[in-house]
Amino acid sequence: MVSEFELLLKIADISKFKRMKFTTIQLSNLLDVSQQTISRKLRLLEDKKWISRDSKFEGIHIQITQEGKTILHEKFNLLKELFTKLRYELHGKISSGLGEGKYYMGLKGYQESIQKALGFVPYEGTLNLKVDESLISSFLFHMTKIEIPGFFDGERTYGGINAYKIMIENKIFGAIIIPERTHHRKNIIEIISEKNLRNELALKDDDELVVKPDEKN
Amino acid sequence: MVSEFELLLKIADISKFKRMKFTTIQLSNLLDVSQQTISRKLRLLEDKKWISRDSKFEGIHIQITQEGKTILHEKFNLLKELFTKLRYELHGKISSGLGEGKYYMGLKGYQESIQKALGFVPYEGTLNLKVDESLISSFLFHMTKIEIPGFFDGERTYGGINAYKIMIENKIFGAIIIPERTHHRKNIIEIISEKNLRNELALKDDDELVVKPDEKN
DNA sequence: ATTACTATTAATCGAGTAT
DNA sequence: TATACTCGATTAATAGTAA
Repeated sequence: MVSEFELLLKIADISKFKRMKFTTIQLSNLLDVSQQTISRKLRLLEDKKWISRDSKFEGIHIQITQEGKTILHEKFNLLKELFTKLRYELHGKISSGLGEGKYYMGLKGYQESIQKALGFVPYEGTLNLKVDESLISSFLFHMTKIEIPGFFDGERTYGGINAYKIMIENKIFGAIIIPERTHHRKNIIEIISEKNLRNELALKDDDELVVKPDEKN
Repeated sequence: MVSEFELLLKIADISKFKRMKFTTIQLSNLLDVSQQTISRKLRLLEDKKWISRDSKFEGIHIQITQEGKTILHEKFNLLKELFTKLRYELHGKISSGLGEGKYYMGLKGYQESIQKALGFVPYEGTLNLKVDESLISSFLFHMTKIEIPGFFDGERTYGGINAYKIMIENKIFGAIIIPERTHHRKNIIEIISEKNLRNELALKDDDELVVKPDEKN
């Protein structure tokens, strides 16, 4: 069985949308169906106006119409969306931080507001993940941003943080945190969790890590 | 009739490759076939190992397998190849200009700087090509911009021109020229060549024309 | 060589319905 | 409610050929 879409795609692949001579036998071999089926299906594609067809004794001159091209382009857009736009996983490599995460997560002010917003008291430290910069925005785009307010401790003010709930390695719940006014390199994200992720997952620098959105928790 | 590929694509589109609950009726409405057909096709997809399927009383939990994802990705690669390679050709229709090209290409100043930059003295006239506006930028993006300086003829200044080397109809070398400060409609590009293209290629208005980048010349 | 018609076989669909 | 089985009707595939 060969669907009309697959036949159209095969023709497009070979002809690159240019007018081109085919034989029904040639296409039947490529798609593993009978010559008769190709003959019939080509007439169906013509009926649908996906191709223009000029049947000769020596073969059939075929050109994909604008309409046929649109059909293919629609599927392309769908697949493009699936495979490039919507990144429901973020892959990265463990990287060493400068100890800043440890300092900030140790502050009562952040601990309390994270507990309130995310439901856990963060381990005093962050896991730094080096990722492809271009992937971060599309990954975060589809997620719910949780705003963790800043605070004043009597001496200085600490800025707000945006958090995104994630599941780390399909095991441990946590969050990506992005300070509102970040001074970080953009290809590094910081991850927090209730637990010490380096220990729990036995991670060392340059290890691969996968995180996924987790809106349930 | 709904092909297995289309069903898989629909599931991917909705679930984004996550495990998700579907009902056969829901999918039958979306794809305009019977509930029974969806039920059967889902079992076929499972047989092919494109999905994993957990049939319950309240619905079917479906997840696309790695194999299913690969099937979709193969089609995606094919389509990507088709629709991105196309950028390396620009199709358009011959259109009548206002004679401005003829005037400018007749000027010694431009003739000399074009000779220097592109290696030929342009025929006194331009060929106007009407193209899909959205295609121009991606076509030009991959090409080398050649800057043709403006000049002062003692009376007025003539602005600079950006040029892109092309091969016209696989036969004649030429260039797309875009004035730095253009007043042209954006869906029309101007083409120059050493020869009179209308005569050489026996062109009349609304004839189709194909140009390709030509960085060699 | 082709394409494509005809007749036959095979696959698919979906209404009814059991679970 | 669901899913999915049975089975008659419909549709698609192909072997054999005509053109």
